[in-house]
Amino acid sequence: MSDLHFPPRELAVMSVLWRLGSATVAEVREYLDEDLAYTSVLSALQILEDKGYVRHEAEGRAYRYIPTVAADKAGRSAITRIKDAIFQGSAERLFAQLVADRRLSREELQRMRELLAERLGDDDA
Amino acid sequence: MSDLHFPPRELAVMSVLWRLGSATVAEVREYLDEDLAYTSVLSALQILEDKGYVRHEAEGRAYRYIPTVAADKAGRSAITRIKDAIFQGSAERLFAQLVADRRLSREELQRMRELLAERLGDDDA
DNA sequence: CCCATACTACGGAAGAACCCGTAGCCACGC
DNA sequence: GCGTGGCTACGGGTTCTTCCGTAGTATGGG
Repeated sequence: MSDLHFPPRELAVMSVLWRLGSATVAEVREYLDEDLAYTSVLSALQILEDKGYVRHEAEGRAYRYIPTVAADKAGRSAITRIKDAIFQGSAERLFAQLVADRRLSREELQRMRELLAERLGDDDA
Repeated sequence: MSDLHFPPRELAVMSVLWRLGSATVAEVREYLDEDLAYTSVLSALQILEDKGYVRHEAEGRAYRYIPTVAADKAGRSAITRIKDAIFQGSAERLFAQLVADRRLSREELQRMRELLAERLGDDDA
């Protein structure tokens, strides 16, 4: 299906848009970790627009950029890619690495357990 | 820490190496989905070697390429990247997308549950 | 000894990604 | 009406990625 692969910088920009819902060039720039020239950020957005991943609307004198791809959809695509390429198709191995992170709180883990329980429950529909 | 980002083609090549443990140029070529010229695959491997992600040993007249980065380590890095950039740091949301895949077998889900149980159990060390 | 075959090294073309300077536009304040 | 500040468009340089042709090297068969 849809391939959705974002090179590093474009991913960083998309990340800001997903976080904020939408943003102007200045806002994206402000939220990026590295600080780039205004025009660098603009270029990235224009390229993303060209690829069809964002669109823009006029807002006063500036443009407001809006993602046209949902984060979840991009996420699904990314997960599939690393599951297949890195973990040889094993969701289980991917999951093992995910929960290996020591910084996960007990609460997060418990919510995952619940999600899993639901998923196991309504499976036989 | 270690950034580990592989562009599409290089990822595909690494994927083969991870799967086979090690491989010659011809073997990598054979296992790749798209069929590329021999020298294209060689280039990819040389670039990966240049970046330090693989090394090679002589094997008869050919070279055998060996990953110097473990799949799990690359996987961890990739997971962190998409968790942060796409799911805004939420392992939970990532997990939700992971298990949303309808093709997951009941067995896989159950093994995940076990993993999670262990992880919740030995947490209070 | 010589040739075919199976490799690697090298180089480079073409496109993508990244980065930014400069020019131009436009609205607002004075 | 004029300048200034904020914004976009445009263009170009550099590096990275992808792809492969050609040349060179070595090995084994005849």
